Amino acid sequence: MTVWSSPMNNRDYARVLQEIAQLMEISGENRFKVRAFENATRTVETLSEDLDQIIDRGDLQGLKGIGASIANDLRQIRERGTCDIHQMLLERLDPGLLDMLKVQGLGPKRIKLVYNELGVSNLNALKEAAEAGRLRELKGLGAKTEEKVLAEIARLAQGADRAPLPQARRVAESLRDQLDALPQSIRVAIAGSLRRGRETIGDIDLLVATDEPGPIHQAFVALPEVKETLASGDTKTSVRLHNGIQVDLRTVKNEVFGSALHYFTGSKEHHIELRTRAKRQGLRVSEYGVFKENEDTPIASRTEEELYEALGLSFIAPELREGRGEISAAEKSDLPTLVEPEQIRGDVHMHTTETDGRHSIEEMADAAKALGYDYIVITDHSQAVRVANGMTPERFGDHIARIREADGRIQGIRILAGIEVDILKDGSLDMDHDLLAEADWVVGSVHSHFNLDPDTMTERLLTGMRTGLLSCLGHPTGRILGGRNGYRYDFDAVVEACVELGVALELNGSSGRLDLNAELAEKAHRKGAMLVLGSDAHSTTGLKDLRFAVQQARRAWLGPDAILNTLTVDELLKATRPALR
DNA sequence: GCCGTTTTCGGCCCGACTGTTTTCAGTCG
Repeated sequence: MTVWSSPMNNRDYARVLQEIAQLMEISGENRFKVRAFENATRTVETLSEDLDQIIDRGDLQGLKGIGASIANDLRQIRERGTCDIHQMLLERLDPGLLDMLKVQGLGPKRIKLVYNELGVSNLNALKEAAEAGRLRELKGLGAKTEEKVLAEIARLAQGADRAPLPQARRVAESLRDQLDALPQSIRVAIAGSLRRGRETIGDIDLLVATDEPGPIHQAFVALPEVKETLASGDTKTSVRLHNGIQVDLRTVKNEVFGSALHYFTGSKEHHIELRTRAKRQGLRVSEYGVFKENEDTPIASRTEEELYEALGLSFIAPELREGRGEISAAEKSDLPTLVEPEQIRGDVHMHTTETDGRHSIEEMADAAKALGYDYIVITDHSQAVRVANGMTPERFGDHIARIREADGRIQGIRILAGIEVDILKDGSLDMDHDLLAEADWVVGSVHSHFNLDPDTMTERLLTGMRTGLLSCLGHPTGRILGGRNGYRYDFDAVVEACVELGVALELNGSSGRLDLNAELAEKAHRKGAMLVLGSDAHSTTGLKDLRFAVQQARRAWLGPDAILNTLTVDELLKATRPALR
């Protein structure tokens, strides 16, 4: 079974379930029933295994939030791409209503109202109704709502959606530092999905501990990045930046910083599960702490560690807080020990001025030393990548010599000679095999002919790997965050070949990629494959992108043993390419 | 619709902010 070429992939199943939840909500269905479909959506979305395989095994009802009824729906969806309840809702309601849910400030109740009263069933009709001043005729809506709705529709038309994690991270760090510099702020933290390391970010969440919230909120809305204020109260302010990203600021007393950070980090699913569990134990959890029933003084609030302890749980890292079984694992002290940034000894993927990088071997080595690494691998492009000034065999031979020379000259870090070699359309490698054998580390990547049919693409990758010369597959799916989808091939077959041939899979941390993503990394690990982190840096600052790869590895529940970069240089060189040893 | 170390029935997280209201519903995270 394949990931990319399956007629129904997990995302398709999740989309149908989500549409059911949304249409049910608009139709005024029982909210807990709606939540059941939302829960099932999340479960399917974050599976690291193909749902098709689970259906084949008859294990559907073993999944969290999926009972007999939704299991039946899923089997129908597999057969027909839809199911009875989905069909029925679509017949009764207009699918254009789903777009209207994207308008902030407009929820299911108001959508139902404008649908029933004005016959408005899509964004265009909504816009016309707002412009004509007809929304204010409805109970509970007024002129201000009309104004907001129109502004939201205009924003949606610009296509502003979720931002890639690395981009949002940089924006958030700048805002954090500015808030941190205010005299009234005691400490500042980035929370939300950024802290959990989700690969794309809907908005930025910032938390400030302070005894004087007023000046903090005033200074926040006056920051140069801020375009408009969406809402502002005593403890919470929301703004939109000029770049379109929404930022929520919450201020709290320092005494409750831990519980507030926990609350503001999410996810929603983690909170619901945690709070439901607490309630059964006679406890209440909010952003102000853990409370015993009917008491106002928290038994834990200062730190997240205290909060989990008070609930009888071992500490759960932010990257795991997705409601994917982390709470029951924490109950049994059964959580994995996750890989830590400090355990990373080296970086195996970077470019220099020899091809399309901005800095020299020496400059990259110095920057890597400053990051505390023991080793780096220089991996410039092969000639097929013309736009990147890829190397001919002659140039690569010279480059190896220069890298060896630099390695001998520069103290305090090992510099290994490598290459990012193209896996060409027919699966052959874009470099002399003798030179590839001479290199210490070879990243094999696809940079052309992305649209081959899945079988051909699979065979292409397998052919490249069977040379025995590849250390790892670089950015294995080729997806660009918010851009193109990955190329389509039989992921399972390739992972199995990786295990058999001793080829690692890269977790590429560069800004636009995060490839493999957490789900596929987890899947590859479960199938026994080795994983290796690469920054794919094209400059000294790009080296820092490796942290994003670490974070995705943590989201995949991976420990140091699963990651080759935690090995010493000698161990690393023995880990792959068994045929050459 | 799902679920169970009190339950196979009766529950299902918790609080802040807005707009349109005279005490609160709707939305959001």
